Amino acid sequence: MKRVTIKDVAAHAGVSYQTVSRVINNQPGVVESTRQRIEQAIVELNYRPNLAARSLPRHRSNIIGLIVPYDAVYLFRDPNLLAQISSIDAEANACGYNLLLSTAAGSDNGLDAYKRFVRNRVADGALVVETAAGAAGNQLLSQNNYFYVSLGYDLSHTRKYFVHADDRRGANEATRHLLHKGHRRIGIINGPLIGAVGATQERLTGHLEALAEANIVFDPCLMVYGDYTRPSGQKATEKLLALPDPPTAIFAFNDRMAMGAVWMLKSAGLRVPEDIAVVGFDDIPTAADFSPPLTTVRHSGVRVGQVAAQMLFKLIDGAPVESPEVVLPAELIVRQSS
Amino acid sequence: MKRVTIKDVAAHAGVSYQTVSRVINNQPGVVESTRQRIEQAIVELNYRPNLAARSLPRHRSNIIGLIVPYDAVYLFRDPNLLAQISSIDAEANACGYNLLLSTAAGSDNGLDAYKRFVRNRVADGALVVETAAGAAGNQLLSQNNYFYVSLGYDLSHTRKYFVHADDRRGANEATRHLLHKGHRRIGIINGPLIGAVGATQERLTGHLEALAEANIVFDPCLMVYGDYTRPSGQKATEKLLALPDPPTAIFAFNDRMAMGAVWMLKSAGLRVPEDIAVVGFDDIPTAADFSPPLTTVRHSGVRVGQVAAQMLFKLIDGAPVESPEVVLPAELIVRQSS
DNA sequence: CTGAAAGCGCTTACAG
DNA sequence: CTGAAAGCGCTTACAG
Repeated sequence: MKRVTIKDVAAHAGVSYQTVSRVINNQPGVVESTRQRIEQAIVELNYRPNLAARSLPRHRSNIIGLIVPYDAVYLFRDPNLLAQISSIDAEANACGYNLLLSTAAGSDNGLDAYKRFVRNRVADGALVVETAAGAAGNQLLSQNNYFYVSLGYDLSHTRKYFVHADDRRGANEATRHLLHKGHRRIGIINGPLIGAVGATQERLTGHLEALAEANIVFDPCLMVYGDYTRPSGQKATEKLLALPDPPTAIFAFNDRMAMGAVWMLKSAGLRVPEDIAVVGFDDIPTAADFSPPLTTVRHSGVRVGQVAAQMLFKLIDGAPVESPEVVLPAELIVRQSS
Repeated sequence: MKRVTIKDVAAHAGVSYQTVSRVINNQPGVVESTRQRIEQAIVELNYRPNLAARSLPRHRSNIIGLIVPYDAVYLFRDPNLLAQISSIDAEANACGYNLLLSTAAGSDNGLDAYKRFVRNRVADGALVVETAAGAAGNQLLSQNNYFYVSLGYDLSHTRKYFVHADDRRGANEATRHLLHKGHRRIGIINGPLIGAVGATQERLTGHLEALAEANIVFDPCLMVYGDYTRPSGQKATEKLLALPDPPTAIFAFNDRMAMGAVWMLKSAGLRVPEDIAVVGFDDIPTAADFSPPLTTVRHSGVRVGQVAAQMLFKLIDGAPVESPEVVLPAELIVRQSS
């Protein structure tokens, strides 16, 4: 299994290997006929550049890390995160980067994803999914002189680079919409209490601000917790319905829990939105086709991934980054569930 | 941002850099006192080996590819795949490998995941999620002299390395169980028709074989299709119930669709298993807690990932691999839904 | 426009 | 037990 190198290509094309290097790197100053001969030799020999060999003199591997500080089995809980990962992968490919996946698989400690990443010097930088493990993790990245951009909020107050949707504003608008419809008791289905992330904190803040603006005192009994899954939304709704003074509207902090809420309400014989309104968050693809079509807050995980990746590539290139924190729009989409 | 290299460590410890190399690689023949001085220097300087520099003389990058020939947003459809990925990641880490993720994000062509992977020479081998794109993809891998192990079936008949559960036997047992309970009309909720994978084909084969053994003619009307999601299981069940002669049992080819089936049956006023039995496949964590607890077929995605990863590492090391195809057990778990 | 030289940060025999 | 040499497959100035 012989390796074909730049020198084999050069010999085959009858040029020096430096000229081959120029062609591979699309550098000017190679006469067209020579370039074509070399390109043909590359195809004929099925030559593929050795990334390690390129990395060494370049001080650049064109590999970026994707740090997910939890076990991969939990990825499916969050379609929005999957959208981010997908767009990161697409963006990386379009810009000539490879993606190194670093999760905390097999460990219950999110910090392990970071430790594994820094163990070897291999990537030019990292995109990190912001979690509670982020504080220590980001410190590790900084100590090892990595560029990194977080998908999420500045939970660890490192004042580095962050990209996220405007969760606060989105939740604020959703709540104002419900208030406008006359609702005064709004049940909240929050994300998990443990391992709370910036997004849900901000959504709650946006909700509370809207209540305060309307001079409504927040009733803590109206807030229950799910784990982003549909069944958890059902259970949470069960709790809200069991309240002495149940809410007339439910605002779930993601769409899947909102869908679970609708199912539970239906099976309790309640009509949505006539008897009780439901609003979700995320605008996942199935939200519009749901019965009833779900009122929700649209924001783009795809865009977050793109912007974060572009930011990281700029940092690696030493190009200027306008703002260290990018807040992407979130927009209320009113449908029939409210 | 200065890079600290093996030479810096050597200077700091007062030895030649070759000796540092020996310590990093845990080679014998370094006196204990020297080793300790070097290890301390490594810590003090926060030295991290440069993977590209190691790869070059070793002809080994300690990076393996994980080729997922579709968009990452679809990953969440399959918890079992996530379990595989998680265990691959854990195994890779335990064995000193890094994971390079290659998906077809941003493209509707699964082959792109392979093309991206082979574009540069960077990994020592690959683990590939077997799909319909596999035939051309595997050819690409072979042409480029990569070792690879498929998670799934030999759909492209390349007679290479494959690891999967015994889907046929699992489905066979599940069907025999239902037949034993007296069911003669068994509805099948299959995976998607388009992009069918070996696993569901094999499950169907196992089912058909069990029917044949019992001299029951398969009624094609009894087979409907879902997309592995819970809602799709509900819709599929609706179709089965609308049949002139509806089934007395439903066998869904994964648990989430089986759960959707149970919900639909309940909301149609039917009791499970008294009026109609339901059997799933996979034994996902929530299957046991479901109401009623779900009869299903247990197999281990974690084990598939582990075995496939170990197999790849052996191939890379040039170690002998006992069998090119490993079939892992699938076991019927009888609970209350049947 | 093309080639010869030096070097990236390591590892691997080979001396001593 | 430790050091000096050569080389992995490229890139990047520097000559010509």
